[in-house]
Amino acid sequence: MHDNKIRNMDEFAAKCGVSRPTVSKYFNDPDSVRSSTRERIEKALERYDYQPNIYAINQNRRLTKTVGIVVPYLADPFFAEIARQIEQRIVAAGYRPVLFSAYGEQELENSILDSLRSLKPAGVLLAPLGRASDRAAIDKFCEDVPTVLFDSNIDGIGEAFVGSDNFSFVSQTVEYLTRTGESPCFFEMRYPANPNANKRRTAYLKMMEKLRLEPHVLSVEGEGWAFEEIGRLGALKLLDEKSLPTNTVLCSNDRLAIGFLAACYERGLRVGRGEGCALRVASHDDHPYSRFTCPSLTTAAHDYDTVANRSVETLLALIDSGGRFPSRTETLFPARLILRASA
Amino acid sequence: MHDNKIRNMDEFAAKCGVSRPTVSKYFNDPDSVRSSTRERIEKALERYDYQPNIYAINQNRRLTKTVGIVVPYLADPFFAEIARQIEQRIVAAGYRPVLFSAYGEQELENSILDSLRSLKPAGVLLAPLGRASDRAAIDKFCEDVPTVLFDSNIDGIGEAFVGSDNFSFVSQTVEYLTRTGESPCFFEMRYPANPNANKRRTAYLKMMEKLRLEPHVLSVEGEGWAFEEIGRLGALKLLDEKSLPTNTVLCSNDRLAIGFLAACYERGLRVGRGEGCALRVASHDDHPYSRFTCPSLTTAAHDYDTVANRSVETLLALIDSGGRFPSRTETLFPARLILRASA
DNA sequence: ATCAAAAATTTACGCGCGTAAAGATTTATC
DNA sequence: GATAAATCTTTACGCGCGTAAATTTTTGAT
Repeated sequence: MHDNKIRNMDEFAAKCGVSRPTVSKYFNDPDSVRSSTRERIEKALERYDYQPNIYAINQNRRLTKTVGIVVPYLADPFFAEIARQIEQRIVAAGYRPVLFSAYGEQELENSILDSLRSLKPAGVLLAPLGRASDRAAIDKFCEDVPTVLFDSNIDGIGEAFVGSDNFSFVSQTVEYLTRTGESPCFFEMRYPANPNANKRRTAYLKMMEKLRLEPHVLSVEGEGWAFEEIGRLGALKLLDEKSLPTNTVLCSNDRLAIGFLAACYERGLRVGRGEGCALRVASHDDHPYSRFTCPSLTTAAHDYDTVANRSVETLLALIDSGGRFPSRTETLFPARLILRASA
Repeated sequence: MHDNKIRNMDEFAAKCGVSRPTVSKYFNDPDSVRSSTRERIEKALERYDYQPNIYAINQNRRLTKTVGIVVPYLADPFFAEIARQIEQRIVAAGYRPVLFSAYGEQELENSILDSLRSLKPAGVLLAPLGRASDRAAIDKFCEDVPTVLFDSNIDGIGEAFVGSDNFSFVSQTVEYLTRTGESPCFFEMRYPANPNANKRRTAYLKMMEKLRLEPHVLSVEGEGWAFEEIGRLGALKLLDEKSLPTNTVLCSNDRLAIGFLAACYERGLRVGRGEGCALRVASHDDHPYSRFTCPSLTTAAHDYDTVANRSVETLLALIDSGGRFPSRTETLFPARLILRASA
């Protein structure tokens, strides 16, 4: 190993015995140079650990090889998991992922978009905060940077949207619960941060109407992203007031359900579908922890793989077509019902 | 709002009626220019939304304003939470955080360090994978980039380490469990990824020796970062074989405990310290979900705030002193015992 | 008003690489 | 072996900004 430090591409090109523009061409696309040349460069790469200065590269390219990923709350394992899948695929496609989390705050989301703009990414995968988002700011951002929205839709914004078919989620859980016993009431936050929550409520109402059953929506108070605690406190209140209209509860999402189950446990209520169970509880998302709740949670699962895959594919297609699609597409994936012990 | 697009600092300086080097100076430190000049620049900033090209800036500065944060597994809410806290403080200090997760893989950790090197960060906060880390690669990285290790120590590597005093964690839980009933056995993974796990086992053995009690270490099989499932399967096996030496179980960390509790629930065993409880279970970390387990988990809590604070402070001090400390320091924070329902 | 210190300006160069154009060389095809 | 096509080399310029040095202007105190 020659420990001669290579300072720049000129020096490295000299070591290769190749001109600098050829080396530059190699780094942009190794297959764009003759194979004999490629070998010479790659042999030199083994001897000297040179890598081009990323800032100098990006200064001179209008299209960076960076892809931004923005999620609303990274401490939520659901988003952490989907971010992980997306990152992997971005890397596999030869891009450099940069991950951001807005941590529930509009101000932070906006400042992320700002710094993302200055990073001149090839494209951005954005899961917006939802209700807390600054719609105008996101709209403006999407005009400047090729952006695909995922998870949480904002009508008309971004070149495409990839997410979940909330009706598929709710229809399956409602149908299952109704078929196997009492039909469910719907447990949610009153002012949900995420638009999916509203679509799920609507889907619940529609399903109940279709089944000619009386709907019961229980909207509990609470702001922010501490869904488990909100679910727990809301459930405790309902349980203590004995105001639960049915003994089958469908939670809007798994994190609320985790809190609901904690409340049931605290009050000594057994949850499940067997004998001696006071309640059935089901939910949506297939949160990474939903198989470890007590009891394990019956839920409608996202297909993480497919959503991540399609999001990345869509963004790559967008980048290939120069940052614009002829028309905005919305791709929604159905849920898969996961039967566990809670319902 | 003049919608004249500003292309570069020259144009912007012209709009300000100030020279370009002065504008450059302003962006590096607004207080380094006369207040009348600052006002002129800031008024122009309001009219024209110019921001300097980040790549051109970083190309010419040896000290970037970027700070890298590397965690071993971001889908673990523990790391997500600590990353969140660290990011906030980095921003507050005027730096730009860039977050990476190795997702448990050595290869990925190494490639993160590689790309981090090319980002020329002012400093890096690194929580290494632990056993899976490529020690030599990390050592080499730390020689090139000012790095503070946190959470997971590697002897002699990095300019400083900020983490938890594992003995404080284990001594408090062992002491509490012993004082209030039967003394605990210790439940862990056989080949833990994280060095803290080894220190906790050692601390357990030392505590039991000090109390003149017979230690029982239960090491369950399992690789990777799916701790909950490993804990659950290990617990199921122990429960079904009835080979649990005591009815008080101290888990090495909360994620294992979450799995342990799930197993207990599956087998119909009530956990807690009241009448009719078959087992007591306690653990370490105060994982964000530990208050929502069934029953809620008695645990020894990290002081997330303090650890994040000190990590960032240490790194900023390191940056200020030019990237080197006279000697390597290790700062360990004690735990705070959190009594909940499980023990 | 005077003068030294502080701050701003002008001028100039460099960072490391992208990229275009023109000419030289290699490769593929028959 | 001749020819066209593909690839490489040389040369040259530009990107947007940091930064140093020398000069000029402003500031603040006497």
